[in-house]
Amino acid sequence: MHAHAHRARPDFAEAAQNALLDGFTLRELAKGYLLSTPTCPRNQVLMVQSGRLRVYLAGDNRELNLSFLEAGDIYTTHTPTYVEAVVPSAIWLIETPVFARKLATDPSVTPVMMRVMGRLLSNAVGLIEDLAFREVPARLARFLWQLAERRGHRLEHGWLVPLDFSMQDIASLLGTTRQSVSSLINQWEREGILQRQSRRSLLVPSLDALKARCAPLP
Amino acid sequence: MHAHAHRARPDFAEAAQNALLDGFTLRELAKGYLLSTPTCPRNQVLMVQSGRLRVYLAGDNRELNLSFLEAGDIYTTHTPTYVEAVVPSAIWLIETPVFARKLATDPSVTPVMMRVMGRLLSNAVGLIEDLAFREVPARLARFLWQLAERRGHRLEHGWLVPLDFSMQDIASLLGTTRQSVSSLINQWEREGILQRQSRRSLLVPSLDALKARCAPLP
DNA sequence: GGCAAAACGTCGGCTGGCCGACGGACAGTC
DNA sequence: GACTGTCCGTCGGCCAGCCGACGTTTTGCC
Repeated sequence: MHAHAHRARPDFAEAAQNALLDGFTLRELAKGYLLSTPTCPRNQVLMVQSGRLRVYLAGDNRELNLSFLEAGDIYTTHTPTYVEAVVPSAIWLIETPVFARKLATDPSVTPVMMRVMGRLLSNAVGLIEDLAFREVPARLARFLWQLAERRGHRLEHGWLVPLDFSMQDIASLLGTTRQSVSSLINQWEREGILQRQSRRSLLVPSLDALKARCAPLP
Repeated sequence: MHAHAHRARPDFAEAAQNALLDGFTLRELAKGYLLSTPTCPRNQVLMVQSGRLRVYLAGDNRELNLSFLEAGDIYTTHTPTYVEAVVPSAIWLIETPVFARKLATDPSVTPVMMRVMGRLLSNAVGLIEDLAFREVPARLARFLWQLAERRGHRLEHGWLVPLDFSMQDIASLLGTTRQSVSSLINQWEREGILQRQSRRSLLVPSLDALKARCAPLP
């Protein structure tokens, strides 16, 4: 649910059709560049061209990742979050007031924007459900399961799931700690639910085993 | 931040101007009526005319209130939540597809809708921050403080804050339990931070005392 | 008024998971 | 190769706050 807020390529395609990007300017961001913070009031709408952005909240000595944006993803800083480039990235950018004029004159842009915001909302609600109702193991299981569904490749002995997040990344995405994630994954490996291939990929023999651990607290 | 997602009267006024409500139908809801659930896919947009609706998530034997909607508030069921009338209510209702046509033909509606969704998002993000970063006492202090700011009346000896929520309501709004809320409020009363007037209102001598307890963990 | 139902107050046990700490395993870099 | 920084695995102590339980107060309703 969180984790790259979902393949937005359909929007991308549609956007191109509608010449949505008229008025946007292309910007290159260096690794580590902080595009936006909760306090800076410059609202903007952006679409990722390449690279990877991290959207997160920061609290006292703790961070919570809301999502990672990748090529094709659209985001708006309407909401008080940090947005940071975790690798060198290129994005299309527009200031909200300008975009608002665009919306007013060209109604065809509206549905795209509504879908984007709707998705952000669903994401946020999903995260709230996780934090409020689910234990850490269930959150992790759900995360891995969704990752497998979305990015995994079918193999003879199970699903090969690319995992280009560090344990710390995952922990911040789930609102828990590096240690808890690490312990759980290793425990599950001992139980045969998953196997480590390299450090950057997993092999999951059966998705059902994961799915079974997504329940709130049966 | 949560708690009646804030006075939406400006929107209401503007809405009236734009004859926004064309196409909406008025509906009366009995107390306890469940208007929407996460599974039912009928998206709709609504504006509360009178009464009170509760927007909440439900997990295994536990509920989390996202907000209470009152007269003038606008909401959209784009997001997978339950919406229930807690008292007899009257609302203006429209199906999303119909509303979408409206948006397409009348661009002046767009900014209103964007503001509504933006507010929902801010709400959600605020709740996430609460759940992830703040202890229960800080959440409660923040809740009461905001309530006082918004609804309190200045008196000689402090602020009189109407409190038309049960402890259970508040607990669900903050993602904690009835017992924790009860204990905290009574403890604070002993410490002189607040006084019980009736069961339905508080007297807060100094808002600063509350504000001091909103910090994450200093 | 009287009764049932709902809401509130308080206590103690129990536990998920945070936190600090420390050592090992991988990269890059010179 | 040696050197350094980042990441990963694991352990134990500790505590916020959930949960069940039970008595008391308030409210609503006939």
